[in-house]
Amino acid sequence: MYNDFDVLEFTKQLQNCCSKAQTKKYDKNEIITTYIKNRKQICILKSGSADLIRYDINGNKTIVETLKVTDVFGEIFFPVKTNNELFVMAKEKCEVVSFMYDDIAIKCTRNCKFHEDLSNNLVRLVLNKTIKQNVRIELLTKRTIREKLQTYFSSLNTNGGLSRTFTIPLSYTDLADYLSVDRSAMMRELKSLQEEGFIERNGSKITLNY
Amino acid sequence: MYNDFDVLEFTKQLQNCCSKAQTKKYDKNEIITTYIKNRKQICILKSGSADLIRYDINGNKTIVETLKVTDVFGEIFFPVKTNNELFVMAKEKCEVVSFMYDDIAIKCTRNCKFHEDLSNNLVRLVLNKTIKQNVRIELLTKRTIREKLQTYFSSLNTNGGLSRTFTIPLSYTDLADYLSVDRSAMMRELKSLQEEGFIERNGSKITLNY
DNA sequence: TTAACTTTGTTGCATTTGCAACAGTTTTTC
DNA sequence: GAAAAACTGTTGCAAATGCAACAAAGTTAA
Repeated sequence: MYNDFDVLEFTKQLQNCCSKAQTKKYDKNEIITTYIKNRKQICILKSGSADLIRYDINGNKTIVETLKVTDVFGEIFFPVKTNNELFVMAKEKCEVVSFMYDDIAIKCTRNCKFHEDLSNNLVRLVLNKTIKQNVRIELLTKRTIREKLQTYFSSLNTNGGLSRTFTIPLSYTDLADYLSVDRSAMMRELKSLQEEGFIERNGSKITLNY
Repeated sequence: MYNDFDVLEFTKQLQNCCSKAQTKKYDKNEIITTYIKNRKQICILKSGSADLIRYDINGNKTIVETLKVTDVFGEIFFPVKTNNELFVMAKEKCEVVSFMYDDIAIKCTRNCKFHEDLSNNLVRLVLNKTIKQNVRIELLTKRTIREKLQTYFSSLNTNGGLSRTFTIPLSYTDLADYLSVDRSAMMRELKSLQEEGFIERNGSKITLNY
């Protein structure tokens, strides 16, 4: 990824610029945005955490994305026509910066000294998003619940590889909705992984033994 | 999507510009690129079609992306560290334009009259990519083979909704690898969908009855 | 601080899916 | 144009997954 790119710095640029970026605050469980209006909106999570959630016709819930600080979301990333109810819900108090794509893409009429860089930074922002989506796609193409869990755990265990212990940032109920599998089947699989010695588990704390 | 954005026009811009974009031709079954070198390469398919393929440790093949004319791919869209063998293979004769992200992102030292627009066009290119990825993610989060098939079929049936007949642009073997399910299980499900009258099937021609 | 709600952990059972295998058909290659 | 390779269609069986249900633990709100 582009670790040299500072998203929070970018949000400051946005606010100093002619882009009409707005900052709003949300409480826990508040709906930050629904994806129904075909607006070309781009949002950045400045603080807190949130989920992008979909309910299908059968009532199945899917956590499409888990969003944490510096993550990007918005209707612009989704096709116009969609059959599903998509919305972003705050998991705790959140601060969200939002702006319109067109305000950045279209050449600035004022003599805004930031505007020139914005476009480049926007590319980086969206590139980082595609990378995360590809990680998500890899997870979802795994054929078994076991493989999904292992892939998910590996992606959490990124702290240099020294400590193999980490905390799952989701409830197990939500994790099942994120992996797109049945919760009880997932719990069963967690149990097997424990019994076979692949992992140790203490609440939401996981230690990998491989 | 941004239908007002002409990708092929963009490839011409690239070639007229200082960006050092290259065009290469590939034959059927030739490997266009492997994702192992961490290059910041972006490729655009100018003609032909190709698949982005992954093999996991168990030898399972997954078609991560199906690529057709104007589609974009490249190592830049994937995380640096990856455990998987990822490569793009031509399904027929292909022409591919490729360039380096840095050559576009970094300000042009020559007085290149196209360079200014490139950055904006690059945003659109990558935005279109994220939209396609989200469609893919929606497909993969479907819980059953039946739902995956139905979602896939709907996405093919986009010609205004008048004719409900279309041709699957993949072999059934490849379709299973794209939906990330077992081929024989998928064939069984296709048979059920037929028997229950949801679809009609004639080779790779499908007609929806709903 | 009690009541309501949510999450975790578990199980039995039905259904779905994957695996292995093979025959028939189509496509590719030499 | 014959042989090899790939694809389609199918099946029996085993394994994985989903569903429904419930008790216990934990959390939230009045």
